[in-house]
Amino acid sequence: MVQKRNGATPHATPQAKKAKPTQPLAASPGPKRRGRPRAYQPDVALARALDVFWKEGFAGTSLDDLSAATGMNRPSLYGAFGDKRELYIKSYEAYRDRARQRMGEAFAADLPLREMLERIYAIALDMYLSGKDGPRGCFTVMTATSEAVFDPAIRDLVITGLVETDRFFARIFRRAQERGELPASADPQVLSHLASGTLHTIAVRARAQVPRPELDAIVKGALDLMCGAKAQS
Amino acid sequence: MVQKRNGATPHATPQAKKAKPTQPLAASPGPKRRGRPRAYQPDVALARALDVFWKEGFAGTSLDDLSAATGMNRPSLYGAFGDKRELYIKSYEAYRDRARQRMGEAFAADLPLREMLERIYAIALDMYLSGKDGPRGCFTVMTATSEAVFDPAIRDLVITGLVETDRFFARIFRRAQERGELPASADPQVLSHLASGTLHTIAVRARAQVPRPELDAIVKGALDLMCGAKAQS
DNA sequence: TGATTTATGTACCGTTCCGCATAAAAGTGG
DNA sequence: CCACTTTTATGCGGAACGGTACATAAATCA
Repeated sequence: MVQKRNGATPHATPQAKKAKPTQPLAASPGPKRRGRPRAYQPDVALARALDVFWKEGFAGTSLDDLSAATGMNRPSLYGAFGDKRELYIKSYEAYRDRARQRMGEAFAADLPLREMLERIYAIALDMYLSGKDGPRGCFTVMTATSEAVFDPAIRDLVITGLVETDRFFARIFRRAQERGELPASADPQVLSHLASGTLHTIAVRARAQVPRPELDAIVKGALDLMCGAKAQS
Repeated sequence: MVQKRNGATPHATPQAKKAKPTQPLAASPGPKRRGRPRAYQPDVALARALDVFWKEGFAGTSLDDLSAATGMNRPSLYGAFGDKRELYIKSYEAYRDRARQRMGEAFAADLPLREMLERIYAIALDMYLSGKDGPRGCFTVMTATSEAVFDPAIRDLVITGLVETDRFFARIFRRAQERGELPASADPQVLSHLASGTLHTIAVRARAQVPRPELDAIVKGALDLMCGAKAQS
């Protein structure tokens, strides 16, 4: 019951054979690859795989599911991404990349604290509630509550994601504090944990299909606390 | 990939045949049941099953796992609790019962707000971090992030659990407010969501094996915010 | 004692699972 | 046109899965 998980995979990574013969960057269309061309685009296939994992979880997803979603058959999947676990890890990294990028854009917009946080939670809820068949929640939270217990590598990824989010919020609060938008007595770290916790609770509730207005209300209440409840009402 | 889940089970519940012939209450040793006596105690077997589900999740738990954990073989399991899904539901209810009881005891102690909350989070962390092989987090959060998406009945259970916790915290804050421990401007509902959110975030982090001191620090920061940061430092 | 009732233990069913072996296909390079 | 390389396609193999049939065991009732 425990040893069925492969914490450290004995899998001889299938891409390791070709050292670096072609394509140092992704999707360079020019230089004429040698053999039969791929029938898929690695990045879109990975996005499809992420969709399935995100919805069904690792244990709930079969290779046939992934095969159907990506349009690739199992050997191609294996050749492109390695085994199921490696594909899951790559999917998670793709998820984090996407989230990081969207949150980075919001941060760069450099708005006043309250608007900034409103935008961030709007983006988060947008991700959590998206998916053509029902809301999916937060992939980091899902991974934490499932595979993170057994697999040290995945656990490290999850922790990295969690602290990255904490630090992101802390930076926002620190910046706001420097601008005088927050009292000097406020603790950016405590506020960042509150902000992350709000993210987690709406992710969990979204997954249980709590309707969006309720989630918005939770966010609004948290924002009132974080921003000092002044103005806006 | 979707229809493999059984939202409404066509399972003809195996206990339905005996209307209510014996044992209206649990474990009444006296009244002489008819056939071969059970080799297990239903409540302890259920607790063992909960342990496995809690750690491994629904999809990650096999009937062999459950059989090994409970000491019952599959037919006995089936006869006692129904199929895997029904056993999961019964396990979840057992979990909620246990949590409700422990939290109820804390509530009855009727302490000042801060001590009350400290005790509640101590109980929660105690549950989240328990388990002989690693922390397990919150079973409600785990169920929300996995089975709640597919199975309406399980989803309803999860939502019931979530709002029950929200209301529990709201009652605590309302009581504190009536006693003057909180300013009249405080919103018990907003605070209750913050309290639940803190529960969720430490559950997620516990599952990722964040060490207890960090979790304690997060709780302390949240308590400072909830209780107005006065005193205690 | 023998019939009946209930639970257990074994072993199996059909399905699904993951991974891979092997052959066909589709390109490039000579 | 023929090697060579890389990907796709088919499908197999062994294991694990959830669930159940069937025979056995252990108790009560008559």
